Amino acid sequence: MTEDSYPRTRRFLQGRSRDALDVRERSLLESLVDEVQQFTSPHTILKRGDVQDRSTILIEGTVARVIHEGGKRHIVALHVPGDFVDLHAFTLKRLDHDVVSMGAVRVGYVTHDALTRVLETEPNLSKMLWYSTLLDAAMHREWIMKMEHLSAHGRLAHLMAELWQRLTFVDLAGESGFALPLTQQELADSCGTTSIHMNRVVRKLRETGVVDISRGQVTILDFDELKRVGAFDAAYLYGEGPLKLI
Amino acid sequence: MTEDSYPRTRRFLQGRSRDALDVRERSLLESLVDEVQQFTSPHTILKRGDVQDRSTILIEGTVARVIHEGGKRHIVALHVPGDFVDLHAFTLKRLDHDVVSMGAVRVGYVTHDALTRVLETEPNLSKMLWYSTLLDAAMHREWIMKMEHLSAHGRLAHLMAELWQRLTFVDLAGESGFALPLTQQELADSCGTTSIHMNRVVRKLRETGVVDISRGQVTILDFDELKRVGAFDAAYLYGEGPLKLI
DNA sequence: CGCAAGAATTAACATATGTTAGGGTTTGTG
DNA sequence: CACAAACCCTAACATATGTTAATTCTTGCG
Repeated sequence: MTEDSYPRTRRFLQGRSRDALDVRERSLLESLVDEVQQFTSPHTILKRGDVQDRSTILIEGTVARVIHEGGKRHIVALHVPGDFVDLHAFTLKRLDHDVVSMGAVRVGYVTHDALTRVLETEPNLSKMLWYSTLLDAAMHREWIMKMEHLSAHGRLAHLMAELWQRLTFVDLAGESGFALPLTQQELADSCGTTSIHMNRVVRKLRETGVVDISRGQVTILDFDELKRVGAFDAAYLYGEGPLKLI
Repeated sequence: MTEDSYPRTRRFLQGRSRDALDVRERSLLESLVDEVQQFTSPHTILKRGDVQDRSTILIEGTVARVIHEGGKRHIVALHVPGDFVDLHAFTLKRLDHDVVSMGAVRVGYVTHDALTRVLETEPNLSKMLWYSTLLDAAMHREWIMKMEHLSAHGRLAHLMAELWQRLTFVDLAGESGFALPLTQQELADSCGTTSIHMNRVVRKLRETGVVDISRGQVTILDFDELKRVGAFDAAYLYGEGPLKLI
């Protein structure tokens, strides 16, 4: 597959299941994207309660799924390119959370009518769409585990390890790190803590030579230690073959 | 629908989508259950890493999805009758967590071959199976939010409110409470805290007249207060029509 | 270049929760 | 009924994290 093949959907399930889709299905999926949109400033792409007639695939950038509660913002999932961010709304009808861009993003849209036709005529592609929502659920479970089990220190380490692995799947991780347009406040919202405490944690992980997070750039300093502190085991990400990072 | 109709699967999606399945589809689903099994003592029904050729629907009792990490047991989901507990394994192939019975349970099995045939010939039933896994994911997200946002006090209140609502969906809640075969240790494992602290929290919720949890029986004393303490809003459960408990 | 807004950082103090230790109570079973 | 094994409960102390309040550092923009 060249860099130009399937420019909007080629990262869908990339790194997860090499043979999930054949050429015809890949090409069909690509053709389903009937509009592409760009957002630069932080933007709420979808709002809780919205009833959509199309779903959104992330092409470029980072988006968060956000639940507002008690005047606070809680990030319950982060997405990387290739992820459908609201495929579940196809079946659930309305969203139970907001979808917010973190920095500049580019997204594509697939109508629910098109998805209905897929469900009626493309059992394998249907199964792979289902599969992608189950990967989200597996990540959700891991996040529950980490919230139950880990201190803020471990939660941040786990998050960095997960993002590095997921960006590696889709060929967007660098040699020793990756770009991440999240402020310390947003990292705090992703780890269920405050920005003040997140600042302590970021500093400590930097000082102890585990990972450096600054100015939107994450540098992995000691991946073994990062995995240990974050109790990270990539099995729940269902990567194909032997995982690079294990 | 009489009490005897579809004895193994009639609680599937009950309370969620009244018209999700027509009579033919209901009957087809019922016929897919090719074996029923009972467990009395606490039992690990499915193990992490298992590759199954069938999925499991809970007919009676309570089961937990468990992730073991750092020598501790973390409950990341609880299931009530009508729930498929490992439908995701049909597509993900292997389980990322254990499935454990809490007290006595009865489960039914549906082979993956049968599910593949459903996917090929029954688009609506397929969509409803998908839907049920998306309900799980929505609950996962709510759990992440509650772990990020709430104290142990609020987490327990939220859990009790959620279970009461879900058992109400499937007609298994009593007038003012429900049976729950979980020890304080297991409640602690569901809330990400210790049994010592869970004991403090259980006592406080009892003393303040919110909810009484003792000897496997939960009695709701003040549901408005329970919802407030647990920041509970049932929207994420996608119940049909106006929810009884709201 | 200079300003304003947001972001990062630090300090001091309050509190929820974890840890360790132990005693009491219930429940199932021979 | 007696016993063991869970389970429930409590206390004392240590620590991670929240809260409030400032100060400095970046960054974007006129």
